[in-house]
Amino acid sequence: MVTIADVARRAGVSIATVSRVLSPSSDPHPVSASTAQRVQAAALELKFVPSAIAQGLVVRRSGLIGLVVPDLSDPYYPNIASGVERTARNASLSVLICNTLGEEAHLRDYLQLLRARRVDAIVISGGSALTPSELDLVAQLDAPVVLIGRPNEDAEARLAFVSIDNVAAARAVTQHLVELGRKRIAHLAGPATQSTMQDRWLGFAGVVEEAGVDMMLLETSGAPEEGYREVTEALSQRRRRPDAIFAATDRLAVAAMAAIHDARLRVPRDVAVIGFDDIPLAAMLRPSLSSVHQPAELLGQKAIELALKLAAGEAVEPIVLPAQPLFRGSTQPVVRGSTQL
Amino acid sequence: MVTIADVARRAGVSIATVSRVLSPSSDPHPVSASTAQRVQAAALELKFVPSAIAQGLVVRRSGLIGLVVPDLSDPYYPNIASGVERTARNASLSVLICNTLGEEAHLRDYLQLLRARRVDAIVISGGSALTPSELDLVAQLDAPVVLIGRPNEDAEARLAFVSIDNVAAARAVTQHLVELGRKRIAHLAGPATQSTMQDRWLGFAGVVEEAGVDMMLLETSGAPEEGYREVTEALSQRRRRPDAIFAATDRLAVAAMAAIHDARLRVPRDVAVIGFDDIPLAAMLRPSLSSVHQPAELLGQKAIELALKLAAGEAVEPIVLPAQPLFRGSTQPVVRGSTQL
DNA sequence: CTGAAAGCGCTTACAG
DNA sequence: CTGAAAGCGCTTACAG
Repeated sequence: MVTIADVARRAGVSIATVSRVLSPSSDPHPVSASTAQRVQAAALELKFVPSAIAQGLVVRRSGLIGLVVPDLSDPYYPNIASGVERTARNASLSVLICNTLGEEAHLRDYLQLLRARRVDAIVISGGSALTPSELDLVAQLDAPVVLIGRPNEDAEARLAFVSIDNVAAARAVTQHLVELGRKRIAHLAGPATQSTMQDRWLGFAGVVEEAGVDMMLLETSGAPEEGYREVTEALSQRRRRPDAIFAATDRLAVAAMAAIHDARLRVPRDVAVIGFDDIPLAAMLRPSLSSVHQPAELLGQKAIELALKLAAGEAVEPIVLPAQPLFRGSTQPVVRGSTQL
Repeated sequence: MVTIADVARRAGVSIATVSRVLSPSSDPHPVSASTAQRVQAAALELKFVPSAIAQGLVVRRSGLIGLVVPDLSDPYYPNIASGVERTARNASLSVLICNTLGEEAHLRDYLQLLRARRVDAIVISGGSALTPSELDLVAQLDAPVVLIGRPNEDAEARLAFVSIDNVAAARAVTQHLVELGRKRIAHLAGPATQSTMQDRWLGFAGVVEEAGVDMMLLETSGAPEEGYREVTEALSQRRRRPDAIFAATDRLAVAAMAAIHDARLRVPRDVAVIGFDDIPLAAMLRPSLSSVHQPAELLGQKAIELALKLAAGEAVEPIVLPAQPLFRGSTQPVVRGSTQL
């Protein structure tokens, strides 16, 4: 591998000069134009690119961001990762991916690894899914940390986070179901350990109560198969069958639609369905799936912005972004003679 | 930040000893048990974790893998990323994520960045989508490179890759459609610039020709909206309407199902549909979507394994894995009186 | 404008 | 078994 010394020799200058030309600091050191040119030429000929490792050692910044995700294969996270990645790149930072699979042991290992790599900041998506003991681990980090998703309980006060307003969004979609004239609305919930899921439930319950319509709570761990079972079960109770379902995630909503279909019922005629997340395929389903659009890219972007502020020693406030309800075919008003998308 | 010198002082030993205890090399240097214990204790008290940056500089390995993906939000890639990540972690490697969005300029920037970081190897998923000039960039890398997806043309001979057998899988699913008695089968193709997509077309065309059934080729860039338009158009031609569609990806298959639905036709009765990739939601769609299961995690794993061999100076052969057709509701034989899932 | 030199935090022959 | 010292490839005061 070619080093700065090779370039210096070739250009007939010191390595200090090569460094000044090729890696100008924020307060650039003057170099004569002709020297600079010779250095550039030499670097090009030798295809020299300075070692980020050596640079990192002396400037004491790795230029690395650690991105912790619970599960890359969950369609919700890649969009966040994408926003994080894009924003990080614009700030000349690289993203190290850490897939924890929801395991505390993995999280622990990864945090250790990120410490070893001296990452400039850590972004944890799925922040609302962290258990108290996981939050402890996170709070003890010396690197700046930003969560995506509001953490549970008192950790909220200590940790920086960006989140959407889950309560407000849940209220909006539930209101929509009420306005559709639905009389018995079920919430197909995700894991209650997550503040995100709690908030969706809270928004739902509030509106349902105010409107005085019947409600059902179908609890799941978030797995589609479980959602399918719960909905199937609920639909089998003839007398107390829900006529609308607000699913806490689009994956659960898709499972709900499958269960409804298999029960020989129709969406939205017999049961209206609305999800949450607006996964890419939502609009292509039939009926197209009503959902709440999460500004996933923006969440990722804001997370990095907060992280950079923290790294710069600034104080930050949590950021709460609005989420956009999107009403599609699965909650279309049923009009006699009309067709459903 | 606490350094090795702090630990050495605390434990009353030299930094060399600390290093030997905390970061034993493959050929471990002997250290007395009591000394080792003192060092461990000191490290624990000080919460010392050795700098991977400093280590990287001296051992001249970064412990980093660059993972290049065209688009994280495409549901096909996260599973690959997940396999890469898991396998890399087991080999004590960290994964740097590079989202190119299919842009050559981004690829160029990222490859430069990965050189700067002295990554131990580079895995490029979407290898079949690389243009000739992109392949040139890749071929000039000095780091070991493994593509996921067979590269086009002559680059195949020069670059290591892992891939599934697209031709065989496409043959299998097309054969299935023929055996269903379908008489006019359309292929909803992805971008023809990708060898993957070419292979799926090749497998399809071969079987269709042998069977002597009618075929149609619907070309797209891979975007679902385009697939929707193409299928809608094809279905509107009453006389030449396809009664089966083999979509090159599940995203296109979902778009096809939407188009069929909107044309007031039924899947699989009027038009059978089969996709490719077996995205997580495929089994939850109604009808459930027949597809080809890609061993995405395994592809990621094999890619890292190849990369490690290359990094160790070994010669490697391309790996071609079988892909598993999964026949579900969308290609179920239509029997009088039976119901469709 | 240029360079010699110290130093970032480690590993690893080398010597004992 | 232990340590002193060189060196990995850079940046950046410091001196000129």
